[in-house]
Amino acid sequence: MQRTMTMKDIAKMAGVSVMTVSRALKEDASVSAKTREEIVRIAEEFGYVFDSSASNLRSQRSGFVAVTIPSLNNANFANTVTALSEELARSGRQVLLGYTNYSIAEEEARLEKLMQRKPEAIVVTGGRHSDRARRFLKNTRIPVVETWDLPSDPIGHVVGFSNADAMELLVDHLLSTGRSKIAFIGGDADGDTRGAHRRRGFNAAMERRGLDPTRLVRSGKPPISMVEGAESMARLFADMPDTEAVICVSDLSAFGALTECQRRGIAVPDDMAIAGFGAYEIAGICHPTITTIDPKPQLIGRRTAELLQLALEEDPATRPLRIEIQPKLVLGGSTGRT
Amino acid sequence: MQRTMTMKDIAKMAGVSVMTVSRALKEDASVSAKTREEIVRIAEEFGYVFDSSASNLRSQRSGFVAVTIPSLNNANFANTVTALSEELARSGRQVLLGYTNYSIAEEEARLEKLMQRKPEAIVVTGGRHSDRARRFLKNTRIPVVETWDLPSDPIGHVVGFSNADAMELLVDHLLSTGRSKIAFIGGDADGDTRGAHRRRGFNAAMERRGLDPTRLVRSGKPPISMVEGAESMARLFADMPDTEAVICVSDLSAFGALTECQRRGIAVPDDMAIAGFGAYEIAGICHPTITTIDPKPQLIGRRTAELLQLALEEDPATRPLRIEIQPKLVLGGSTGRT
DNA sequence: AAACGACATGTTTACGATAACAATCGCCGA
DNA sequence: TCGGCGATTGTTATCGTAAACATGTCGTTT
Repeated sequence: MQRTMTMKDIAKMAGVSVMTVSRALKEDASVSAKTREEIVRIAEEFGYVFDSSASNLRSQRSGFVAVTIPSLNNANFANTVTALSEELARSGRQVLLGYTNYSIAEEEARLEKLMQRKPEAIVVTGGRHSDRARRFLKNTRIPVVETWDLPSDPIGHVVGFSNADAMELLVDHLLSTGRSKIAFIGGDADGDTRGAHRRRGFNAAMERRGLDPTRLVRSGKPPISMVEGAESMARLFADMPDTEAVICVSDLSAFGALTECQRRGIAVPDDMAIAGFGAYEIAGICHPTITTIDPKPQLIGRRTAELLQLALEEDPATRPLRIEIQPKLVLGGSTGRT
Repeated sequence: MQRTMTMKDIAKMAGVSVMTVSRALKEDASVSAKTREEIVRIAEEFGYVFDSSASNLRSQRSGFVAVTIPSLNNANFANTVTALSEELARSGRQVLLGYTNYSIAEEEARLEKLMQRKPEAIVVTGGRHSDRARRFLKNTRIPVVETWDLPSDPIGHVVGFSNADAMELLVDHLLSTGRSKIAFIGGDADGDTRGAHRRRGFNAAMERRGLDPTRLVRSGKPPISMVEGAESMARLFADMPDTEAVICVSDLSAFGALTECQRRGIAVPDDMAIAGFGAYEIAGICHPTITTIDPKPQLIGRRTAELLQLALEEDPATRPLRIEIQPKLVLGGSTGRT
């Protein structure tokens, strides 16, 4: 089989120069309708495939936006990426996705690989990075966006929310339903920085109200799973049986906790109130539904895309922006008033 | 600010030729330890970033494997991609991911974009494609793998399983528990080709046993959601109240159906048995657990990676392979014997 | 001591597209 | 009639790296 076809081959067949082919296929330059038609016809007939490496090299624009998320297997991050992709596609840009397994060391490795593809912007999840990763994110000339968090010392742009503050909403809500012996499950694990923020936020919120913030159940390594939620709930029953309510670091562990209650015949919300985080689909459909916080993942993706649109096209000199998303309390049956 | 640094700049600083820099950074060629050390030091100090576009163009190898999945927001596809990525990373290859929103038109558009990046192989989900997509998948010289299905007229390699056959396992299991009035929820929607295969498989399995295969509940557009499962279950109660068991096109709709039963006070499995598909985490944790089929998504990813390893490195002339995965019945409480 | 080969490095060219500039043609208004 | 302008097409140089081939410098072998 022969080598793959290039613009040169098309040019020869159409009896024009390579440049004319380039212009015709890009359909923005001035090429006569007849010439273009013929070129497009030949390209389609012979199955010509445009080569972006060459284009990227010459034009110094890759069309990529590099994105890292902790895990592919998480509906919320997936929603952020989906919304971001959709918006970026309008300007012909493509998301180049990498996942980090909740590890800043892996994040560093992914970022290094991604940056070699010369993306036009970089979007990372969270505000905690390895020193080396921070260094090359700082040094790069392209826009950097940290999402899903509000770092105190941001690298560039930020589109996120305060994981800690969101806990206030839940603590207040539980107090308003007359519960004060509140426990927290998860968020201590290495790598789950957003979970850790939530745990710290829980702590702070409890202390501020003069309540005991020490009802904490450790959990394993992220990703946070339903099974772990169930196990943590079991430990909670064993260690602190007088607990009235529990806040879980994620809806997934909250659901696990809920099922553990069901297995033990503990009534939710009457004997135990449960709250989660993330507004995953399951929180709204399980029985009872789970009170949770909606961090608006799609909105994060959309705002990030808007920010990039601004930084990449309209005003390249934009100074770092900080866009704060307001998470929303979503009431469910799992914390109903007793 | 100056333009970004290239190997040329490093070469000048180190007092060597560009080629030596190229070799040193690739750490496989013959470069003296001292020279390499110096080059690496300079590169690190000045924040040099390797440019893959240039490398790709010259070497005609992009290091990309293009992958399309119907949706990012699906744990099973995510697991396949994760396993695939992990394995491919060993040989320095990177997954370039696109999602199709369960639409073959969008698949065609994604594939066209992806192919412009000159991937070394293409992995698609499913065996149904637009005519044009089929054409350029056929014409390309790189390996093509169709996954998650067993197409009757494959384009190239196949790593999948029979969605239809998997239904036999469920129907047989339900019959063995003494239920014969079995309904099917979902799988008729446009775009959900795997779901459609399951529905057809259900039909065939029922007919083969002389049972009524017409207890079918339609569902909406994919992605299949929990909410739809609940709605479908409600319709089933309204239209065919004597149904004894229901097979859902996915665990997510099965769980939705389960919650609907719980809301109505219908006992599962005593008054209604429920089975799903996919072996999602929720099937194993909810109460009762849901009987399901495990299609082994990670295994699909791993086998695909192995196949590509073979086709890309060991034996480029491999003829099309067909690797069939055996899905496994996973018993749960939701179909317990009454 | 001549010949050889392994190792380290350099030179030249090519990858396939596009930016920048140049050229040609026809038509219009002064 | 002539200058000029817009529309269309062509020419040349270049993006940053790596393949292919060339060169030089040793130590070793016979």
